[in-house]
Amino acid sequence: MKTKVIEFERYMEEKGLKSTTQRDEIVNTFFNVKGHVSIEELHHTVQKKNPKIGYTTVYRTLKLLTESGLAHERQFGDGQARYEAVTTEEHHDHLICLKCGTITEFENMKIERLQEDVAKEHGFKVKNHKLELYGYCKKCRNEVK
Amino acid sequence: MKTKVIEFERYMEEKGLKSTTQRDEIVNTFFNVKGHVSIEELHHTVQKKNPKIGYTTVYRTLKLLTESGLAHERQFGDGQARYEAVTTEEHHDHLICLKCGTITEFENMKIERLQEDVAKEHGFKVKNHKLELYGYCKKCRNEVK
DNA sequence: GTGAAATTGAAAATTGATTTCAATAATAGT
DNA sequence: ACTATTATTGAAATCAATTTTCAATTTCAC
Ligand SMILES: [Mn+2]
Ligand SMILES: [Mn+2]
Ligand SMILES: [Zn+2]
Ligand SMILES: [Zn+2]
Repeated sequence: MKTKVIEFERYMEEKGLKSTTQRDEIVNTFFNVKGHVSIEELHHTVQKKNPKIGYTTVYRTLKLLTESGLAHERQFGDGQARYEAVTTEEHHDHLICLKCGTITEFENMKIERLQEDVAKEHGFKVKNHKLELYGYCKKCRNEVK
Repeated sequence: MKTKVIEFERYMEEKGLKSTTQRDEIVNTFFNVKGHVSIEELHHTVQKKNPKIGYTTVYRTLKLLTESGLAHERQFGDGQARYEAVTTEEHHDHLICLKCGTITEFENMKIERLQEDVAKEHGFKVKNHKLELYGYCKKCRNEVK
């Protein structure tokens, strides 16, 4: 997405950071890849375009994207961080298929409201939350016991 | 809890595993410690009773407890696994304080039901889920901006 | 008691994340 | 354009948590 790339350039500018071929290629690739991508996966994809780009630079660029608010880092149960482009301001939660790994997004305002109620009951101030449903997607549910 | 220890012994028996002093001490300590404990914390506690017990054995025993369904492994954002005794069959979710680390438990049937609704809408079969609210507890919320 | 089989724990290996550092590249000022 | 300053790169090193290895020890069925 072009506007996202421009927002990233603005963030770099404002932080006094330099523009480089590597960053451009990584950021462009990131915004053109759908879904929830690991560092390794993105590195692999980026290398098809430019085999000289190192893992570390992908790691650092994803960190910048996260700091700038243009990406979210997610931890689903598989041990490695995954990143997704922040498209709208809308929060969403996830359904994760234990068989094929497909990640589906959803929003449910009723749940969000009830979470706030729960927090209030405990005098707790919510900063962020994580709601993940693990199980089997439409495709896989028939193939598994 | 004595009944839990007996359930563990039954599981060991049924798996053809042997009973050892180390396992007994680790399991006993685990069921007498409240809350959500890391391997390192449990190891430290166990060592007060018996300094010869190694980290690895605590690790392996917690794994057995998890396999047997008597403990749950949890991942809150701090990078290390935490374990809690499964006391009732009741599921619960967590409030995690970002300042003092306190973990509070809650149950909310309305949320659970809505989760099922969401899953159904997507043809998804939920196996388990994770709902974590991160923020500041009653004690800490005033000390943080 | 004896012996096969399991357990222990220190050390080594693994994994994903993060840092280091010398070489390279970007850019502001001339 | 040239140069000096400063940031960036990426391979390798480090880190922290977890997991495996393996030789010595312990358990328990017979
Ligand atoms: Mn998402
Ligand atoms: Mn709990
Ligand atoms: Zn699936
Ligand atoms: Zn607190």
